[in-house]
Amino acid sequence: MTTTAQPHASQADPAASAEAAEAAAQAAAAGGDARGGSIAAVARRVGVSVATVSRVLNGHTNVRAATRARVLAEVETSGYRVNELARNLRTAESRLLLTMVPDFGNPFYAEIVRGIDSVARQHGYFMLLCDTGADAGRERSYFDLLRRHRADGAICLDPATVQQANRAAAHEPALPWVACCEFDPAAGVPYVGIDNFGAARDAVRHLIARGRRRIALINSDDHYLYAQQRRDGYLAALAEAGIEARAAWRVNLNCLDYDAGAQAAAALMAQRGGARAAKPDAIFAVSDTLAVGVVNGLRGSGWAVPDDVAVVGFDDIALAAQIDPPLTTIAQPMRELGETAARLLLKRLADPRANVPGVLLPHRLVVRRSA
Amino acid sequence: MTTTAQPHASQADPAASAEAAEAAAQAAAAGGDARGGSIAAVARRVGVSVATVSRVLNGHTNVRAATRARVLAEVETSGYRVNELARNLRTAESRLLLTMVPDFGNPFYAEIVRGIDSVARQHGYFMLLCDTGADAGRERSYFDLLRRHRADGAICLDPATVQQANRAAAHEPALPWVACCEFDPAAGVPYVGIDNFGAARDAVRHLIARGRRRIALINSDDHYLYAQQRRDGYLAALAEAGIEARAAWRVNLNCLDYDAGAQAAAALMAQRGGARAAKPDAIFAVSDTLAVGVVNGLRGSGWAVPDDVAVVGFDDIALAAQIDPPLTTIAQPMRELGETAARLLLKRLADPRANVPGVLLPHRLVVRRSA
DNA sequence: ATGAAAGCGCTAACAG
DNA sequence: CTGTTAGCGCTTTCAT
Repeated sequence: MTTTAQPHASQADPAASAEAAEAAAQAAAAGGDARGGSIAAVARRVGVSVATVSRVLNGHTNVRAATRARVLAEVETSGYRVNELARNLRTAESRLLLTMVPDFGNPFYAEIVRGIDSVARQHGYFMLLCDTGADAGRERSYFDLLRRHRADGAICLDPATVQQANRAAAHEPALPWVACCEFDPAAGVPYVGIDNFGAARDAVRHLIARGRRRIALINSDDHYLYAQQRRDGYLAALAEAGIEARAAWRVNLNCLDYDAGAQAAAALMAQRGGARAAKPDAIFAVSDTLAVGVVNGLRGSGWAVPDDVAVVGFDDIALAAQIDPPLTTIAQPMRELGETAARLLLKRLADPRANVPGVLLPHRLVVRRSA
Repeated sequence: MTTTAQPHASQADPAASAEAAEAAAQAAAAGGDARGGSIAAVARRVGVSVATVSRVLNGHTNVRAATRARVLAEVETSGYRVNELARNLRTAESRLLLTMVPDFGNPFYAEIVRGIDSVARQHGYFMLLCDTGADAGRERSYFDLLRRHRADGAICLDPATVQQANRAAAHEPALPWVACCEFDPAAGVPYVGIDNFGAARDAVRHLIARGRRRIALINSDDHYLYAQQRRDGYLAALAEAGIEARAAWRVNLNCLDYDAGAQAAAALMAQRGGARAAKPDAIFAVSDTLAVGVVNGLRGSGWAVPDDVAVVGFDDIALAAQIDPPLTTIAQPMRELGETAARLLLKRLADPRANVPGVLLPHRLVVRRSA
C-alpha cells in the first residue's frame, strides 16, 4: 500500500484481497437476488442511505463502526463495484494521465513511460498512452483530450508535439501538462530534461581525448531544441580543441530506429571515395538506437569499431551493454525523467496555481568499448 | 479519416483543423463573454435547446442545415468541448480499452501494443496501459477496472494474468476481454496467438538440419502454457531426430531480459568442466531479448557464434537483424497479433453475445547467421 | 425539425 | 452519526 494521497483508495477495503474480490464477483454473477447494482441498491439492501454507503466506500471516518461493517459485508457478498463513470462526472476528474510518446517501440521512451506509470499508479491515476507517431492523420490536437476531460493532465515526450504545444501555451496557459526531454524554459511550461548541450560536449570531448579528430555527428531533426543543443555541444567541443567542423559530417535524421542509423553510417563512410584520412574516425549518434544501427552499418561496410571508427551513443538503454562492442554512451536517468515528469504534473493538478519548476537531471558518460 | 464505426466522431466537425481548434480555444480563454462552458450554455447562446446542440455534436441528421450551422459557428467561436465525463456516464461506456503487459520495455510487447493502439484509435477508443510487472503489490485484480467501468474491455498480454483470469472466467464469463499470446482454448476466452508447439519444433528442426545435436533450451517460466508448448515442440523435434533430451540443458527463467539470457548461456556452457563434447553446440531461446543476451554471454565466455554454438531466438524483433551475428529466429506477426486482439475485443463489445473465435496467426522461421 | 424533461450513479452540502 | 436532496453535463425518449 502506498502512503501517498489516494482519495478513493479504500473502496472494498484493504482486507479484500483480489481473490476475495473474485469470489464475491462470482457470487454476484451466480445471481443470488443480491446483485451488485448501484450504490442505491446496496443502500436499500443494507437499510441505510446512499450517503452512508458512499462514505464507507470513500473511507470517511464519520460512520459508526457497526454500520460500516454492515455496508462492507453487503459490498463484499454482492460484489458491488463503484461506477467510476459516475464518480468521475461528479468529482469532475478522470484520474487519467495522458502520455504522448513519439514511438514507444524505442526502449528509451519505454523506460520513461514506466517511470510515469509507476508514480501515477502510486497516486491513484492510470495512464492513457498515445503513440503520436502512430496516426499520420495528425488528427485533432491531443490536448483536446484535456479539454474534453478525458484526462486530467498530460506529459509530452514527443518533441514535435512539445514545440507545437509550447506555442499554443502562450494563448491557453491553463492546460495542465509537462514537457519531458524536449523543453523550452522560455515557454513557461513545466519540464524535466537534461543538459543536452553539456552532455553532447562531454561525449565529443571523450572522443577527442581518445585521439579522434574526424568526428561525425548523426543527429535527430534539427527543428527540435534538443537536437540543436546537442549539435551546439558537439560544435563547442570541436571548437575548444581547435578542430574545424565539417558540415558534410553532420547528418540529420527524422527517424531514430536501427536501420536509419545503419544507413546513415554507411553513407557517411562512403562519402567521396578513396583516402582513409578523408573519412570520419568517430561517430557521435544522439540516440543509442541510432548508435546500435551505426555499429551494425559500419560492420556491414567492413569497418572495425572502435579501431577504424569509434562510436558514442546517447541514452544508455539496456541494450547498449549487450552489443559488440559494448556502447560508450551518455546515460540519461530515464526512469527518473518519467517519475519526475509525473510528480510535476501531479503537483500542478493538486494546486493549479502552484509554481511548478523546470528541472534538469544529471547525465553521465558511460565508457565501454566502442569509444 | 477512418471509415469504421465511430459514434462520436463529428464533434466540431471535420472542417475544424487542429489549428482552428487551438485558435478557438484561444478565443475562449481570452474571455469574451462567450465562454465554452456546458452544452446548456452553448444552447442558450444560440437560442436552441440542448437536445439540438447534442444532435449537431453527434452528427445526427435530423437538424435543419441553418440551425446546424448556427450551432457549429457558436461551438467554433466559443471553443466549446464536449465533457466526455458526462457523455460517458450517460452512454455507460468509457471508450477505453485496457491493455495489460508484463513488461513494455520488451520490444516484442511494444510492437503488439502499437497494433492494439492503432486499431483502437481507428474505432474511437483510447488505450489504458498497465504494466502488470510494475507493481509488486499485485494490487486488486486488473479486471476490476472493467467492473468499475473504467474500461470497456481488456486485452491481456501477461501470461500470469491470463492464467489467473482464465480460471476466474469460469465463474464470471461476462467480462469482455481477450487473451493475446498466452491463451487456453479450453477457457472459453477469445484469444489470438501462434502455434507455439509448431514454431518451437521448426526452430529446433532447423538446428538439427544444420548438424547440431547437443541443443539446449532457454525457456520462460514453465507454468505458462506457451512455455510448455515450446518445450514440447523442442522435445518433439529432438525425438523425431532420435536425439536424447538432456534435462540439464533445459533452463527456465522468469525474466526475459538481456542479462538473464547472458547469464543463462554462461551457466549452461560452464556446466561440469572439460570436454567440449559434453557442452551444447546450440541454444534455442524462446525470446529474442533472451537470445541477444545469449549471444553476448557466449561471446563473453569466449565462444563463437555460430561456429561453437548456434543460437536461435523467437519473435523477430527489429533488433534481431542488427546484432552480430544477425539472429536466426522465429518471426511472430507482432503487429497483427495486436491488431487482431483489438478487433476481437471490439467485436465482442459491439455484440456481447457474438461468438468470438480464437485465432492462430502464422509464424515463420527467419534464417540469418546465428544458426 | 425542435423542445421539455428524465435520468445515468455518484458525491457533498445541509439538516437533523 | 445518518438521511435528504441537489446537481455534475450529457443523451435520449416523447411530445409537439
